This record gives sequence, structure tokens and C-alpha cells, in this order.
Amino acid sequence: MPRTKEACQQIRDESRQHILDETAEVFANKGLANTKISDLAEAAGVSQGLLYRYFTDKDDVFIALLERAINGVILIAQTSIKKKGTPLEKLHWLTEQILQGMSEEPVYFQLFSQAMALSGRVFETIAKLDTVVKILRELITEGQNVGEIAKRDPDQLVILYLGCIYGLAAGKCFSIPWLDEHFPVADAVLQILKP
Amino acid sequence: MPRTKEACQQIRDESRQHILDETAEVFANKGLANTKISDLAEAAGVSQGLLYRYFTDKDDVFIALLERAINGVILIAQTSIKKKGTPLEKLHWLTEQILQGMSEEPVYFQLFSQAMALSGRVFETIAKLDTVVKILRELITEGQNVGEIAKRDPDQLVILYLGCIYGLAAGKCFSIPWLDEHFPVADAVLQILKP
Amino acid sequence: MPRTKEACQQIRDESRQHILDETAEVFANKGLANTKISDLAEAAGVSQGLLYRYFTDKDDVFIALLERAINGVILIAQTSIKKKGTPLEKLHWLTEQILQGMSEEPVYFQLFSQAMALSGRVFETIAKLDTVVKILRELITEGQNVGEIAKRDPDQLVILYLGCIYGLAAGKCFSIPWLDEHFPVADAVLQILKP
Amino acid sequence: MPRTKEACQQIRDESRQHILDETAEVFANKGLANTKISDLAEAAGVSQGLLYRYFTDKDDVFIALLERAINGVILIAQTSIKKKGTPLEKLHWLTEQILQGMSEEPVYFQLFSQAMALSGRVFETIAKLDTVVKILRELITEGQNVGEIAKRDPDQLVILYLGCIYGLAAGKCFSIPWLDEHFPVADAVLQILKP
DNA sequence: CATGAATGAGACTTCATTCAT
DNA sequence: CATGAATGAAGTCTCATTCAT
Repeated sequence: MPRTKEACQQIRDESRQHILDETAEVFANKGLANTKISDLAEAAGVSQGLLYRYFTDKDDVFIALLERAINGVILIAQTSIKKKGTPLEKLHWLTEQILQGMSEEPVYFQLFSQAMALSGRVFETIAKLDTVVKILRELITEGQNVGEIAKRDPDQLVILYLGCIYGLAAGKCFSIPWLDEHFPVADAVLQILKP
Repeated sequence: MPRTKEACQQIRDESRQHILDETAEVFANKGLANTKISDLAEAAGVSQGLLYRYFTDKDDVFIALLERAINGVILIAQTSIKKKGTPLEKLHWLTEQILQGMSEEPVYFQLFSQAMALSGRVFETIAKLDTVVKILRELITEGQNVGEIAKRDPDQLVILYLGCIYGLAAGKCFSIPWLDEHFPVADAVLQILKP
Repeated sequence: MPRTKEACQQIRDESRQHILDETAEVFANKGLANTKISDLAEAAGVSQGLLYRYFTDKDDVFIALLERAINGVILIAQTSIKKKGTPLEKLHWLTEQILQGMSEEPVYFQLFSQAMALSGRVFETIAKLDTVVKILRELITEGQNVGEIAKRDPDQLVILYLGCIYGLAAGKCFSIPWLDEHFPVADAVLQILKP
Repeated sequence: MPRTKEACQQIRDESRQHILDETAEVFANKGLANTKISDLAEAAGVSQGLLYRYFTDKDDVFIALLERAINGVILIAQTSIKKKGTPLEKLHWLTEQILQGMSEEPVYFQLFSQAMALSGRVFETIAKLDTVVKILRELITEGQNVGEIAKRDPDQLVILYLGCIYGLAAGKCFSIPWLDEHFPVADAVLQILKP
């Protein structure tokens, strides 16, 4: 007797998630270009052929992973604005979460640094970060209104903030010995926004 | 009369430099992995075979380019400490030079973002940035002594500063429409070091 | 009460016939080589796995279909000789039947044109057309005896006749716009045999 | 010292022609679908990689070959109308040439029978046969005017004639033992056009 | 020194076939 | 009997690298 439709779908969903789970680290370690389909298959413990039932190609796996990472950041940003406190306090919480994520699960943050190796579809994917940009710009503007944040062009501050975060994440990719023990804390990063 | 050894060597050097000149932009645009030897040869206006007389392989070209970029930054750093003024003023000049370089010749800064796609030789190459790290650490410590700079762990500040710079350079790789007109100025970046 | 052996066998036969029914058009449209097992399964509305209970592989389905087509032609040929009239009249009826079949159900005739893409088993399959060849040769010889048909080598006439029929069937595979409205009638084809 | 541009181009041209020369028979024997790139490379005595410098893929090789075959037929047709004699005599010469070609170099004629296995580009390729169709229609019409050819729809006669030719060519693909010794002559084929 | 035709290893991708459910 | 997820062999294709000229 054949499986039910639902059982099938569940198997498919689980397989897909499983592949993504096991695959993220490979990309983070070897880089997008140096990762072979066979590496992914091996890491996920499935045949190469099966990968193609779930993803159209290598980039497709990577993008799915990138979206996971982006969704994580979006979630943090959206949660931050619901927190109690001043805009700067919200930004502080946001920054802490991100830095903590970088330490505890650097893999997903490292994916961002590989993104530019994507051929063309990158842009539409990272475009999703717009949500985060908007939230940051809003928090910064509010912070400026209450005098917590420097009265500079808010967009410039957003760029500076995100550039800083991105650069720190990228640092995790080059295994620099003394990096971890001197890794910046939220307070230090937020200095960038201070008046 | 045959060419002298020196003349020969000079021709070689010029050819090599020429290849590097024409090649940087290709890497910056297409990325290390998506650049083919044939792309490089075409851009440099030479045959594929000839490339191999000057470089051992694709990575070798890239690394030579990366070293150029690194040497540029080292030069700026070394010059900065000879400038007159307080440590913070020196850092200001340094930062201005770098931001200006990013705007005027972003290509070389974009190469940094591709570096992690290198298989293994990266580390020894970026290790050369140690010189810059040392200079930064020194300027920061001096700045702290005269009270211009926050009394934090100097290494943390170095990481923060370099992360920020790296992140801004990387931003240039994703062609984000509103990036250029809101690109941070030196003052804003240096805020990160303020007490 | 369990099903009887016969009932079981009947269900099997019906399933098999059903698969063949739904499958012929796929082969005719996409060609033997460009048709995937999954195409066949989908067209028949069954799972891929089930196909293997009824056929050993893709070629097996195709050959079964080809035999259907061949049996159809054989039946027409055998019926023709029982018709009343002169040999040429019988050939006329035969030809009419075939041309009509080509128009009404071109699919099966198109299969012939794909047959040569089969690896090796083709020959034993098309060998079954021998029956038709024999009947044609006989009718032609008889026709020659009564002076209705040209006194040429009968085998040459058989080849010519079958080549003509085959070529017309093949024409249906390339969807040529003006083909259908100028498609030859039996009289025109039979001209080939006239004295 | 490098080769001159012309020498290079000549090498390229010769290589391409050489590959086509050696490759036709493989396609004719094994069929389009059953021919592997490695078969082609081996037959031509070149590496697989080199094939891709001259052709985009397997179909591209096949199409180039098909065009050769088509050009051959077009040439015969164009030559025929310049011959002296009545329209039917011209058609006789044309038919003789084709039948002779089928016997002496069946390979190219067999390619036609494989053409339908092409995915989509077939149509534009065989569309080139239009030239031949036009010439045939003209000769037939002229023949009708002088009473040499049956007063039927000329297009129907063209279809019949080409179908017949195609069918005979296809027959060469199935190695039928008694085919060659009973192969039709031009007179027999032209019977189809007789009044 | 300079060229680009030629190679071949190694990646990618497809799909007939099997098998646990 | 029926399913479709999973496999893996076999083919396609790319591109760094070599080499005759």
C-alpha cells in the first residue's frame, strides 16, 4: 500500500530541511565556489541525484541557505522594535543578538560573505534585507529625535552600521587567531551611532 | 646587439604589470571563481599561453593583485604615522585616504572581498596586513594615552575599525543604488574610536 | 472470496492496454529518445514503479506499441485479400485503409518512423511485417498476371510501394503546414504499380 | 613565433570538416540518440573537449551534417533544371542522381531519417528543403503543361514523390537483406508522376 | 617570446531502475 | 498491487593547462 499524500509531503519537507541543515557548514568552510555537489551530497548523507530532486543546482541550495540566514536577521530586527525601551536600547538588543549569533552560529553569517560569488540571482535575494534596512533607518531616526543618536544622515549611519556588522561577520571567515578573544561587544559597535 | 639582461627583465616586468592593470577589473566584476583564464587573457590582450609565462595559475594573478592592494593600504598606513598632528588626526588622514581610494578605485578594495574564495594561500597573503594592524594598534594606544580615544581593549578597536572598513568596501561589490550618495565620511567612521 | 486467476489476469491485461492507449501519443510527439519513463507514467496516470510491473523497460513499451501498429497493418492486409474484386481493386482497398488510418490515427504510423532509434530488438519486431510483404508480393504478382500491374520485378514494386507508404507516414511527423490538404489519395499512390 | 591568422583559420576549418567527415557514419549507424559525444570524438580521433570548440553540442554536429546532406540534394535539384530536355527528362536525371547517391553514399540519406529525433531545431533546418520543393513543383507543373505528367494537384505529386524518396532512403537504415538487389530504379519511381 | 589548438581530468546533470512503505 | 523517494551509473560539458608551431 502506498504512502499517503501527506506522508510523502512530510518526507519531502524533512529531507529538504535536512539537506539544508547539514550543508550550511560545508559552504561556510569551503566557500561557494570550492564546494562541489558531491561535497553537499556527502555532508547530507544522500546521493547526488537526490539533491537535484530538491534543488535545481548548487546555487539553489546556497540561496535557500542564504534566505534562512536573512530570515533570521529579519526576525531579530522585527522583534527588536517590539522591545520596551528607547530606540537606542532597542538597537542595543538588536546588536547583541546579532553578535551573539555570530559567535554561536557563525556559519550562517559566513554565508553572507560568500554571496557575492553568486552569478546574478544575488541581488534579488539580498534585496530581502530591505526590511532590515527600513527598521534600522526608523530606529535611528527615532533615536535622533530623542537625542540619543548623532544627527547625521540616517542612511549614512545605516550603511556604517551594516558595513560594520558585515565586516565583523566576514572576519569570522578568515580564521584569525586573536579575533575571538577581542571580538567587539554591542556597546563598542553602537559607539558608531553616538552623538 | 642582444638585449641586456636588465632590458629583458624590464620588458618582463612591464608585461606583468600590464596584465595586472587590465585584469583587476575583471576579477572585481565577475568574482574570482567566475573569472576564467580566457577572460583574463582577453582583458589583457594576450594569449592564454602567455599568461602562464608570467603567472603560474589563476590564483597567482589574483594574489599578485591582492598584494598590490595590500601594499597600497600599507603605504597609506606607513605614511599616516609620519604626518604631523595627534594620533587621532593621523587616523583621520588614514581613514580619509582609504575612503577616497574606495570611491576612486573601488576595484582593488573589492578584491579583498573575493579573497576568501582562495583555497589555502589566502592566509599568508592577508597576513601581510599585519603591518597595518600594528600601526593601527599603535596609533590607537597613543590616542588613548592622550585621551582622544576610548579606553577600550585596543585590539577590539582595531577589529572594529578594520571590520568597518572591510564592510564598507564589500558594500561596493553589491551594486546598491543609494549606497554611493550616502557613503560614510571619515568623521563618521572614526566615531567608533571616540571616548 | 479471492479473485480468480482469470479475473486477476484480466485486470492486468486491462491495465496494460490502458497504459499503451495513453502512451502512444507521447512517443509520437516527443520521439522515442526524448520520452522519459516519467512522461509515460504521467501520461498513463500511474506511478513510475507500476510501469515496471507491466513492462520491463521503456523500449518494451515502445515495442508493444509498435506491435499494435504492425498488427493493425497486418489485419488490413489480410482482410484485403478476402475482398471481392481484382488484385488491383484489393490493393486499392488496402491502400485506402492505410491512408485513412494515417489521417485518422496518425500516432501509430508515426511510431514506425521512430523505430530505427531502437537499439537492436527492432529487427525481430519489424520482421513481423513479412506477412504484409508476402501479401503485397502475391497481390502484385496476381495483378501482373491479369495485366493490371506493370511487369517489373515484384520485389522492386513492393519496396517502392512500402517506401512510399512509409515516407508518407513519416511526413506526418514533421508538422508541415500544407501537407494535410494535399495529402495523396489511394489512386495517386497506386499509379506506382500501373503498367 | 605564432601561427598567422590565416593558418589558424585554416586549421580550424579543416578540423571542423574533418570532424564532420568522420562523424557522419557514426550517426547513420547508431542513430542520433544512441550516439554519444565520446563516440563522435573517437571516430574523429580528437578529444571530447575539442568537439566543443567546433560545435556547441551533439545536435549541433548532427545539424551541420544534415545541412551538408540537404545542400547536396539542393545542388542536384538546381543542376537538374539546367539540364537539356523535357521536364520529365530533368526529373529523370534528378531521380537517378538521388538513387545513385543513396546507393553510393547512403550515410547522408540515412541522416534524414534520424532528423525527427531532434528536439526542436529540426524544422528550421529541414525548412531549407523548400528550395527543392519549389523546383520539383515547377518541373511537375511544366511537365503537366506538355502532357508528360498526370494532371493532378502538383503539391500532391510533390508530396508523393518526396515521400517515396524519403521512404526508400529510410529503408537503407533497416538492413533488410533483399533490399539492395531489388532497389527501385528511376523509371519505376517516376511512374508515380505518369499520366 | 607568443599563439591558440588540443587535451583530459573533473565537475555537473539526467534518468532508468530499485525498494521501503 | 501501488507509490514516489532514493540511488548511481552514464553521459554531458567546462576549463585550466600543455605544446606544436
